[in-house]
Amino acid sequence: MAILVSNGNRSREAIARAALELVDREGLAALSMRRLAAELDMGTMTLYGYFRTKEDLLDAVVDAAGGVRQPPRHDGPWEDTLRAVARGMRAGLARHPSLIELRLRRPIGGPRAFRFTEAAMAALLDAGFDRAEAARAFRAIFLYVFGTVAFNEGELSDESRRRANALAGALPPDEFPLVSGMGAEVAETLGGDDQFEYGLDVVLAGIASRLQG
Amino acid sequence: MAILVSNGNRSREAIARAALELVDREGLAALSMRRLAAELDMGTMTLYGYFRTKEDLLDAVVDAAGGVRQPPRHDGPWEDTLRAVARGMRAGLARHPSLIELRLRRPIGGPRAFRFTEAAMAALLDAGFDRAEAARAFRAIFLYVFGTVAFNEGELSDESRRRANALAGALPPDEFPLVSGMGAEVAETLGGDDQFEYGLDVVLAGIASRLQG
DNA sequence: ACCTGAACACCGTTCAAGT
DNA sequence: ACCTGAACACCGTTCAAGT
Repeated sequence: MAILVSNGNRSREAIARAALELVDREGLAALSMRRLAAELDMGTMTLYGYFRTKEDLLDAVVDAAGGVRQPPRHDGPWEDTLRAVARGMRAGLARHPSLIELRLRRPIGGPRAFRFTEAAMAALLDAGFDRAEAARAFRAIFLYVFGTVAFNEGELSDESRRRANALAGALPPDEFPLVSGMGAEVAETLGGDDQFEYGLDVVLAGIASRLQG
Repeated sequence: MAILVSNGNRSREAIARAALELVDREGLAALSMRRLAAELDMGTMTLYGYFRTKEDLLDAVVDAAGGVRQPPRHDGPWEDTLRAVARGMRAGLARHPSLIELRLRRPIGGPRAFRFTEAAMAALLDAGFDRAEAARAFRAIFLYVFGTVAFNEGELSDESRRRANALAGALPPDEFPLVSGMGAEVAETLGGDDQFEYGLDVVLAGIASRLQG
């Protein structure tokens, strides 16, 4: 058991998993080479035998987080597939919220990310879009989902409702005649499943409208 | 002149402007309290007379970047106003690309940000949406724009086209029958005005579809 | 009132040395 | 082959002291 642990500790994958766990537990700021090494009971410099730089480690952490999720198979209406793809990407991203910051500077990601793209392409080509537009439509969905996870809260808290209300209420009504009275409505858009589903409906309806237009 | 400079140097606004300039010049990572103080010819600790913490300084930097841009007035078709709002927000964000990272953990921003919201609300209420849906519709646009700026490149480079092509081409065709042959189409979606305008059209068409549905 | 150096508890990484 | 401590050049911030 001691042997298993001390061996199982020492591979790129195992170290990346430990780093991911640390990030989930204490946030991205808590992940330092020194701290991670201490947590794994090794000298700091030992990490550099597995990862050339911290950036290299971060790549591996993002990869480790990509993990397990299966994208949907495409059968049935194309909108259903795209809806499932979008929800699946959101759920996958939401499992490790701190990592969204890391994904900012990693425009594409590993092969696993492409499985969602593949499922979406099957649906969109099936719906009758040409390849250029299928790619653009999927990217629009992708950007909406990533934007949601990056800038919205997963669940709305009473705290954030209160803050949004206070902020809107404090605006001068002559300059902001509409928003200053809409704190409650604005607050409801700052996170949660309902806002996500509303925006997803909008994007999918917009894509659908291009089939008849 | 020397007096003007040494006084003009020393206010929250002036310091925030200098910090913003440093960030634009060398990126967010270059902004440290010590470095900024050196650049302003003051002791590091002098900065703490103006900002309680670095986080406080960063808030002021985001604020300083909000700066000058005027949102559109609403007259004419509501879609035109929303299109102008979206383009205006994108242009404003694109002026200081490094700051998008900072905006992640600042869900709402100062009063200036609300001027875009106000213009959008005027258009959406005029179009016939109720207040709850007007707020949701604007948030969907907002998330699309922020997602675009955060995850897409402003302009597509040949370099990124090459990389996307290589990545897609390297996928096993049996597992990725569609995407592995779509490197060129995927590459075109990774940035640029055309992709932005495509997605914006989609979102606006989706919102419009809810008026008749 | 306004400014600041020294010190503390951290970073990532190079280099040379240990087994 | 694999591991690692010391050292270097950085951080943000507290504290006590300077004018």
